[in-house]
Amino acid sequence: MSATQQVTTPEDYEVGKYSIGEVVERTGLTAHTLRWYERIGLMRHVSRQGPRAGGDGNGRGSRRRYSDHDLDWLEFVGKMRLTGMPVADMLRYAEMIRLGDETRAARRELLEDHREEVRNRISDLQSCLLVIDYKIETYADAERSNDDEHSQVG
Amino acid sequence: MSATQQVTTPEDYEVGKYSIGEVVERTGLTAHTLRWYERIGLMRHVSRQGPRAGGDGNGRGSRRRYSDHDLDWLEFVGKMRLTGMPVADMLRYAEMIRLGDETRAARRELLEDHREEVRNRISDLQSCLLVIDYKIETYADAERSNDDEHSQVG
DNA sequence: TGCTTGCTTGGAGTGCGCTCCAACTCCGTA
DNA sequence: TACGGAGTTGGAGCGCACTCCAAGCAAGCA
Repeated sequence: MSATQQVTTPEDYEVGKYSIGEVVERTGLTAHTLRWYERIGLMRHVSRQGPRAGGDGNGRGSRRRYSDHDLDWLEFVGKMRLTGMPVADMLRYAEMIRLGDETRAARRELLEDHREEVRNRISDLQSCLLVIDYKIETYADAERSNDDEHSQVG
Repeated sequence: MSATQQVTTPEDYEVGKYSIGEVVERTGLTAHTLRWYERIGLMRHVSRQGPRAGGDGNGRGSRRRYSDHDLDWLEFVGKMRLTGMPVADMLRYAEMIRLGDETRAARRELLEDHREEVRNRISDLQSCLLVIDYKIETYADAERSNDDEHSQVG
């Protein structure tokens, strides 16, 4: 994919600045998780630098170097995961990006579907919040008037 | 909340009206899940009715009869689970109810803590929503001007 | 030279919340 | 009396998203 480079390259290839440990610090993910993301294909072509770096620097056992680009992607992945997007869907999304422009519409659709889910989730949470509020109010009332509340288990 | 009893008993014991199948229909839970909830202690003393119903109707192999009270509890559990309260916490809560009035304050605290988490969750989701919106907008822009977007995987 | 630290790998293990299985028992209808 | 359907049990299995393990390597330092 590219020749032995220490520094810069054709723009779509960038030897990263960050070791896995630094990425752990910046993202809050564990090194395990970072490697796992790579294994499953959620994050490909993390550049390498190290002892077996013959040819393209991607030999077995060589060390990962994450680029700013990689960090951006991880941040995006993090947001999506935080909103409950399944890893499988992220994978589909990542795959589509790799396939290029033809998948644009599908990617957008995936995001729009997900947005809808997030919106629904928010409104679910808000309605549950009302129930919790009510319940807490019940406890507060009972504390004021040493009375009994309705709930019980059995 | 519910006092609609067909067959009445000493007040804290009520033979339910609903078979497990009916509860499945009403709650959307599976029979597996209902039995599992009972096994783990999230729901105790579901009354029984059946062949081996000697004495208290709770012999092995006899059939469950859920009361309106049980349905109320399941509904509450459902709300809490929907907001992401771990089953373990629900279990603690259920256990505290069993222990009676002395646990009131602790129960209230548990709910208040959970409320806080739900609120945080909602605001997380809302901020992620902005990111998703932005991303979708990027796709929409690109569609308009056939340009390239910043994101890629590797 | 030995020791520590940080990293590498493939594969196995974990925790959660169910979900299913095998083998059985009743009940109602024909 | 036979049969289908709904229910019972303890325990095993599953899918997800990690999380950890064992064994090894390379660099830096005393």
